[in-house]
Formats: sequence, C-alpha cells, structure tokens
Amino acid sequence: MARPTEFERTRALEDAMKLFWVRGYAATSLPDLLAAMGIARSSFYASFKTKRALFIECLELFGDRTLSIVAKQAANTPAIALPRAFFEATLLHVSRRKAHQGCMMVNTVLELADVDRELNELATKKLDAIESAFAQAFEQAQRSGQLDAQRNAQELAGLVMIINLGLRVQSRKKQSLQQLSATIESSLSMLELDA
Amino acid sequence: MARPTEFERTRALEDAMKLFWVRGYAATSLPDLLAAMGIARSSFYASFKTKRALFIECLELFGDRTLSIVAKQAANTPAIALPRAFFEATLLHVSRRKAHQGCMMVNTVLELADVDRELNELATKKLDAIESAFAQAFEQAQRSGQLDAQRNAQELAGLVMIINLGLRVQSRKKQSLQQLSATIESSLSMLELDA
DNA sequence: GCTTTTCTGTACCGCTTGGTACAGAATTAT
DNA sequence: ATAATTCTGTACCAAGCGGTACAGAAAAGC
Repeated sequence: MARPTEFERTRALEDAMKLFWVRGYAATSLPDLLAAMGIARSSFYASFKTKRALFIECLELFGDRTLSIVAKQAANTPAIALPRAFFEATLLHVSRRKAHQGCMMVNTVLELADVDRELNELATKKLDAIESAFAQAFEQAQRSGQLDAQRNAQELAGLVMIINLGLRVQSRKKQSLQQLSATIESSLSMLELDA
Repeated sequence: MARPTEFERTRALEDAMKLFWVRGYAATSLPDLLAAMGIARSSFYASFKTKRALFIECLELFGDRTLSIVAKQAANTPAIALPRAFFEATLLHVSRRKAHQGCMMVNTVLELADVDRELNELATKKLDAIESAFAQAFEQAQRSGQLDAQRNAQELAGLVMIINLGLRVQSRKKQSLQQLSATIESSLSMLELDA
C-alpha cells in the first residue's frame, strides 16, 4: 500500500489548542496555526476541514481535559479540599506563562459571546459540566458526612465557579504569583470549606 | 467663517463604545463602526485618527463611567451595601441585553491579554482603579465604625472584585435573570457584609 | 453672493484573510 | 522497480481589512 495516514494528528491538534488558548480565535491566523502545528496548508485542510472546525475540536479537547482534572481530583481528594486542589493544580502548579493564559472556555465566552453563538454555547456547556462535577462531589460529601448537610451543594458549586471565573480573569491581568496565591487563599477561606 | 466642527463627536464616540462593548476589538470592523456612528469614513479618520485610537478612547470612557458609578454610590450608600448596590445597578437594573454585554474592561483583558499588551494594561489599570475605590470605601467605613475593623479592607475589596469579575463572565453566558440574581445573592452573603 | 471650512461619498491602496488547486517529493507495501 | 498514497510547497483566488486621497455638497459668517 502506501504511506501511513495522519499519525501525528493528535499532536498537531494539541499544538493548535495551545495557540488558540493564548491568542483566542480571531487573533490566530491560519499561517500562525500552520507554523505552530508544523504542517502544510494542504495537510491542514485535509485533516481539519476549516479553522472554525479546528477551533471546536480544540475547545472540546480543552474542556474534556479540564473536566478530567476535576474528576480525577474528586476521586482522590475530600470534597472540601477539591476547590483548593483545582485552583492549585491549574493556577499555581503550572508555569506563569500557562497561568496567564487563563481558561480557554472563559476566554472564548468573552471573546465570542455576541459574535458566534454556537461557539459561545459550546464553551458555556463545557463550563457548566465542570460546575456540575463540583456539585456532584459536594453532594456525595454531604451523604458521607464530610460536608455540612445544611449547606446547598448546588449553590456552593455555583460560588466555587464564580470564584473560578474571577480567578481566570485575574490571572490574565499581569500580576505576581504571590498576589494570585493570596487571592486564592482569601477566596477559599471566604467559602468556609476548610473550617 | 464656516461650518461648525465636530459638534457630535461625543455622541459618535458613545455609539462606537457600545459597539466595541458588544463585539470586542477584532470582530468590530471599520464599516461596522461607521454605520453605528453614523459618520463617513473621512470624518472618522479626521476625528479619531485610527481604529485603535478610538478603541482606547472608548475604553477610557467606559472605565471612567464605571468608576463614577462606584464613586457616586460610595457617597450615598453605606460601604457594607456598596457591592450589592453596584451589582444591582450594573447587572440587574439594566436591560438583559446590556447585562449580557458584561464589562468592557473584562472583555478586553480576556480578548487581548496576549495580543495587545498596551490595551491589556489600560483595561487592567481601569479595573484596578475600581478595586481601589471599593477598598477606600471599606477603609472609611471602618474608621466610622460601620464595618468590622478586624477585617482587611484591601483583601475585602479584592474579594468583591473576584466576585465582580466572575459575575461579568457569568453574565456573558446565556442565562436567565433569576439565575444571575440568585448568584449575586449567594455571593453577597458569602462576603458576610450584610450580616 | 462669496469665501471658508467641515461634512459626505466614492474610489482606491497594499496587505492579509481563509480557502482551493495542483505538481511533485517522500514513504510504504508489493 | 513499481504502484499507491500522503505528505510538502507554491501559486492562486475572491473577499475583507484598515487607511488614504480627493471631488463635491452643505453650512456657516461676512
């Protein structure tokens, strides 16, 4: 037969995701993408159809990956420590460069809210899935007595999410790691989970 | 002499600001702007130089206007009620359409963080000014005994800001007014200001 | 009426955009 | 070697971008 097909597709997709993550949709041009992915123009269209279709794939990859971080932590960490574990894993225990990129879903919602409804809804759905994961973890912790059953698990997850969104915006502003770390600490104590 | 000059400049600037606010920088084209502002291409360049310069003017207008809302409320409202007053004035007591547009500074930070450093810094500065206004109000409330002197006013302002940023992102996702209102309520009670 | 100035409208500029077409090199199995 | 297939590279496309140039209409004071 012939030469093997698309064996580096996932790697190229990963590279594209990183670029979209940093620059957003509109500010990332096709030549930019090709350079970052290390493939030729023709190969690009053969494998990924269009820029927009690629963006959707990247958004889904990012969302699934983020959700799997929460899921994995929920399995290994008591629910009351889950928000801290998530914030640390995604904001502190990564390079400053990466922390400064924020969350691709949040970036997308704000860039494309009134520009591309479909992409906005996709990003929103992924964010909602993360909130649901938190809510589920809190409910389970209540059943096992680890978390005060008086509190509203759904509402608590919503608050974690508000703080999460706020932190993602904050991390895209230029600022020191200490500032960010301090903000995370005071936010967590405001949630009164580790009391 | 001759025809009067630029008498509707501020109105045109206002119209431009509204468009940038909804669509962001990149997704707003010059023809879009001209149509919204109701002026001709030549008049545009005579009055506003470039698209980027106009955006800066709009960002400054939006920032100053937002800051003046906080300042005015700080003068008429006890500091512990200030966050609620601000959230209600900017998220609930406006049209759904307007609430869905979020905050232009937040939108800008997320769209242009790694794309245009200067614009990002300008938006960041305006956001920081708002945080400072909150901090100042809290400090004054502590001196007059309206707010627990034990609490850290700076930290408290930071938390208000994190919640504010989170709410701005939340409001750009499609969702009902009730949801947003409920989120605001639980966020405020989390701050423990009205206790 | 005339002059002066600012407006509008249109045509144009070079450049970049996302997307397509196609020739030929590279790589595999037979 | 040969045939099959996927890659790269380049050239090209129409459309849109931000920005400029300029002719002429509109409106003001003299």
